[in-house]
Amino acid sequence: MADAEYVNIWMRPERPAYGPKPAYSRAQITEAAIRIADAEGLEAATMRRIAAAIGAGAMSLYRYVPSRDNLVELMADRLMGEIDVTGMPSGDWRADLTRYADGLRAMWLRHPWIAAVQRSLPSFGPNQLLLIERLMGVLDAFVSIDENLGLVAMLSSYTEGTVREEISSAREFRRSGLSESEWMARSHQHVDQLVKSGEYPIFTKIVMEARQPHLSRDDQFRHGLRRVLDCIAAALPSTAGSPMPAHRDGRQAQDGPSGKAPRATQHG
Amino acid sequence: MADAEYVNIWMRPERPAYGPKPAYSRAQITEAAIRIADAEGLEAATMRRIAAAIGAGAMSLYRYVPSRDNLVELMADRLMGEIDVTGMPSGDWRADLTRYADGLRAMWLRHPWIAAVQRSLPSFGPNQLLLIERLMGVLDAFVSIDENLGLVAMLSSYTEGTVREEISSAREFRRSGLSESEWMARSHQHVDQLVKSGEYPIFTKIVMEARQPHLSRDDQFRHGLRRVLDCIAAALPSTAGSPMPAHRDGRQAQDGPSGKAPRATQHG
DNA sequence: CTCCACTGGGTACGTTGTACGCGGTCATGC
DNA sequence: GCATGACCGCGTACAACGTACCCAGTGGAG
Repeated sequence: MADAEYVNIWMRPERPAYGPKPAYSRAQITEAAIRIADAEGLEAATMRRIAAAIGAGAMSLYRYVPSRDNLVELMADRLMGEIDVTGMPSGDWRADLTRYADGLRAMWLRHPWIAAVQRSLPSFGPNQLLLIERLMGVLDAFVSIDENLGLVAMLSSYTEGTVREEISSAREFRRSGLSESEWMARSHQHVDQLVKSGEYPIFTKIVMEARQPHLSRDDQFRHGLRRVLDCIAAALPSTAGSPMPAHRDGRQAQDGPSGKAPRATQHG
Repeated sequence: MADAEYVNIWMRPERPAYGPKPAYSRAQITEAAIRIADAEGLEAATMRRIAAAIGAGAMSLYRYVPSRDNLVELMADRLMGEIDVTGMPSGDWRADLTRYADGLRAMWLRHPWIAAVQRSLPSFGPNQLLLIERLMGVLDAFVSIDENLGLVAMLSSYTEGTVREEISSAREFRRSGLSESEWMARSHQHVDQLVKSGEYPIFTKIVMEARQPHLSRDDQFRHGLRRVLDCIAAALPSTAGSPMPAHRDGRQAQDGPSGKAPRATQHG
């Protein structure tokens, strides 16, 4: 019944400030869970595994977190803190948004299990809240709040959609447990069958062209990102000129997508 | 060991063409599972529940499907068949892509559990394959295959990202099990606390402006969609003119997002 | 010092996916 | 026509999961 008191995790205090001092903490538990999920996927981060990782009994975790779902929420918000948005808005909205998109993608690639967590909008964690604050601050001076929400959603959706594809193809390959050559052989067998059927000309075109080198994942992402940013530029008033000309391939932001982002504000 | 023979579900034949005739079918099982997932969520579609729904024993399902994960893949592909892309390309790429986006969104809203399934790129099902074929056929004449992939990915990402938000906010509300007024009260308590802290000016702006009426979800989606389509238009050569002027609010495509899409090609 | 809300954690329960093996069925080889 | 053996549906069984419940111990408030 005390559980129903709070609408979400963030409302529930961690420490009741009475009784003996707890031996662990939410942050510690969250960190251990993330480590396991990074190594073996989200479903490997069971309550027992997490508890064992910090040297606790399984049921002890429930003194800190009401349920596993809530722990996953904690983990997801912790991840949001890894996206470096310090110093935004810097005055160069294009650089800011590029840095955000790169940071978001890099974080997802570091923690691919994030794709499996259903985030729930109304339960904003502190890191997510801070991220939104900084991110939406970038365009706040130029457009209405509704327009800002739409533009930021477009940018985030593009980034997440792209990285979801990267993750799932990597996951599929790993899940099979086959050696790379074995997997390729089996896959080619399927693909060849589809190609030979003649019913899928476009699919065939993709496959055929895939056998000669494509752009790297990074370049593909950057190419699409530039398009999205151009689209955002078109929605901005002319007073919001960026130092960088829209259609030129200017220097990239300082944080490459495969570079490690600094552990940003932790908060939880 | 026979399991490892096939790289994915679609390679594995449904019927071994020997022995007694099966009493059920993959399609029947998939349909039952979808019905349960629609009503109570994906996690409610357990093997036992599905089996009971078609009057079978729990273990009988494994004669048709190697694992639950594979069944979920079947379900996801079945859903792709609900998106009506017949007659594409029609010659009006803007209308085609609008119809696709509306259809995709409508399908997600009808089956919100699709958000929880990790789709795996290399294991294309027949419906997904056909969808890609028709969809990418729309721009195939105008751009390279790589450019086409990028543009279609952008459109799909925008649509999925937007509908994911709609779904998760609805889910969060339902999950709490509280009455609407109760939930609003508790939520306001949290929101007010954040607003009063003064640390989140942009969040405050969103909340304040949200109290006066915003655009409907449908209108928000259409507004953003128009922006994405304009962005696509900019990437197309001038020879790819659409009958509809890009920046005017032309008539919408024939299939509204909340209208029910026709059960399209079933295949599986 | 007494009290009791708190602590960590052991045991246990219901539910899950699914491995295994059973007896029955039917296209095929003789 | 009949034996064969691969298939059928499915009951039983098991390991692993999230977590309800209970316990003895602990340490700040009165």
